[in-house]
Amino acid sequence: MPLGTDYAKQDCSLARALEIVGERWTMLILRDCFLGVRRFSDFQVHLDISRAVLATRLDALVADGLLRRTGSGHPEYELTDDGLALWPAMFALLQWGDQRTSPGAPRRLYRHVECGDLGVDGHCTTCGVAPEPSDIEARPGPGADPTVRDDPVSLALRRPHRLLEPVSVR
Amino acid sequence: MPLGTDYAKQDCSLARALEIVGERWTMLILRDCFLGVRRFSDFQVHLDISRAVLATRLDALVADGLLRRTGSGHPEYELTDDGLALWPAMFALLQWGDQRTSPGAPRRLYRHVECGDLGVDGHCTTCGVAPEPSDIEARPGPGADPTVRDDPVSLALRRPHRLLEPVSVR
DNA sequence: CCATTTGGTCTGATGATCGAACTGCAGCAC
DNA sequence: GTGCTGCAGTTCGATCATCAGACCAAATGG
Repeated sequence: MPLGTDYAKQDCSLARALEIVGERWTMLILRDCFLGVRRFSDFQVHLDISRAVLATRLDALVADGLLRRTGSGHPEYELTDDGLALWPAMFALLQWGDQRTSPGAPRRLYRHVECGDLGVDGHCTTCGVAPEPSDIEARPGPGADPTVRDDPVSLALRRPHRLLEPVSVR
Repeated sequence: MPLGTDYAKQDCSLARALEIVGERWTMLILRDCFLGVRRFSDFQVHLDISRAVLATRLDALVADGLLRRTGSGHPEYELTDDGLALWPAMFALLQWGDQRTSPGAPRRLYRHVECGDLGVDGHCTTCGVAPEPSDIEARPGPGADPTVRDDPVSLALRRPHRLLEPVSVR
């Protein structure tokens, strides 16, 4: 295992988790997957990441079973069940970042479809359940800054849409 | 900002969060803080981390307000409120790692003191609340492997104890 | 079939991490 | 106080990861 991913001598589940999702860019790639990004060039444009690193990370995520490569021609990358299971952790981190850097004005809002908004703990404030990603709609919040990015993927992601639903750029 | 921490052109709370806790070792240092580790050499022995990186990380965590340096002589590092607020995200990641790499046999068990065990969502399975770290007791679980580490900090941490309570090695 | 886009790989430069050696305090025994 | 034993870092050269940009082959569009 290369330098960025090896916590071999730790008997800890957090270390095991970080060996996969603890590398630079990996969490942001997975966030994009939840938001509906699926193709190599869309990740690349949206993340401003070097192609070499993106290719390495996607391969690693497929090898570790978090992503699945689909499509007959140009590949698409799609979350597996193991990848989807990361949602609670990702949402918790996201909320923490929001509260620290943009208190009171979240950059993105998450809503239990046909029901109510999600609270900081990922549960619906109306019905109380913690919805699956596929039952969550994302839309820009009051803290969003539309001037930061203007690539086509960012523009497409600013329209309210369900998580996991492929975003159409072309 | 150095290489490992710069996601400047992302208007996303996850990116903001990862600029702080997304660097190699940082999450493991914070995990140790929750478990009660407080001193430089204890982190170093427990994590097998280079002193240079440990010093850099601790400084960054203090500068970002997640840790506080206390003590008149040899410094101790202690979580601030901002650092404590990371607990739900850390617990969620930990659970994900446990389920993937050690299903059915968690490496560590967490218990709402005087009440019941914590479920995967961090809520007490008996009373239903999501306890503060200071009301949680950690102890080794069936998936723990005591042969992996035998440094004094690991030994001390194998005794059941409350989170945040300073672990006594000396 | 040809042109363009897509999905990569390769390369040299730069930055981060490593282990080991070194320094300068803190706390203790005397 | 003086000396001693750790503790908390800093410094160093070597190694490894990441970067931007050039290159290339396969897939798609016309």
